[in-house]
Amino acid sequence: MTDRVDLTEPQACGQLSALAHEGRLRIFRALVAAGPAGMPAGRLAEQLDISPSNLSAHLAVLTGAGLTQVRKAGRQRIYAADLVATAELVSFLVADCCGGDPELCRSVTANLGAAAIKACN
Amino acid sequence: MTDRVDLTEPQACGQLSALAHEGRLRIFRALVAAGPAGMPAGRLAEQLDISPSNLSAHLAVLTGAGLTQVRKAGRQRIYAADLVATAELVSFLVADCCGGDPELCRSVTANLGAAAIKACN
DNA sequence: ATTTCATTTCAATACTTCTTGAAATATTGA
DNA sequence: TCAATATTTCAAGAAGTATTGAAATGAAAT
Repeated sequence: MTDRVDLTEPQACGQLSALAHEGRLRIFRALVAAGPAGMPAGRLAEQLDISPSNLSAHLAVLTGAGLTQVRKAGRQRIYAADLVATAELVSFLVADCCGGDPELCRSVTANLGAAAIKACN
Repeated sequence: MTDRVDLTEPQACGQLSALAHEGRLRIFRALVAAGPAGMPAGRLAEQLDISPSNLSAHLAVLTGAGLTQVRKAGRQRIYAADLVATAELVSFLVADCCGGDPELCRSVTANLGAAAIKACN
């Protein structure tokens, strides 16, 4: 486990680009739903009706951006969403919000908190 | 104020595409930092060293995606980040995480909460 | 060893999106 | 009305990204 450091702008942009594609967005969300156990590439291809070669390219983009991780199990490769990286991306997006004014900023905290709660229902 | 509804996949994808560009990402974050008061286009162009026509195109993309809002003040147009929309996008990204298992899901909630706090320092 | 299975790699075409500068619009001030 | 300011619109070349199918890799089963 390598030490995590704040995202750079190009890194954050790469992650957003990776998600900015309907196919990859579906892939990522399917992996988020699958949780830490992840899913093998083949099952993703089947479930989302994406050709294996196309899926492979998309998974390479997501993984290269640091949003997903792979592990091998026999002849399959199991992909999982990196939720810590995801939270860091969110943090990057709203960094320094409201110029740091805690009063104005409160609503952002509240909204993000609500988003987190809502996500887990 | 129109009622908000959950994002559709193409809408979320449009918002991510809007952010998936270094120039627009800088613009968006500058607006997040500016808070609800927002900033006139001209000042953004100056501060970020982007040509007016290019900036205008980028702001149109962000606004079209629903991530920023405009209002007119004299001959300037003042843009502001839509932080509620931003929180909804985050919520969409991690929806149904861990298949809804509250135990696994706890870490996501914790990470997002931490991201929100960190953003406001 | 050979076959089968899961996945990736490659190369080419097709498709989108960026950027630029000039011209247009709209608002204010003289 | 005329000039100045703030911003947007437009068109076109330049650059980047997606998709496809065939071939290659690597691991397991026979």
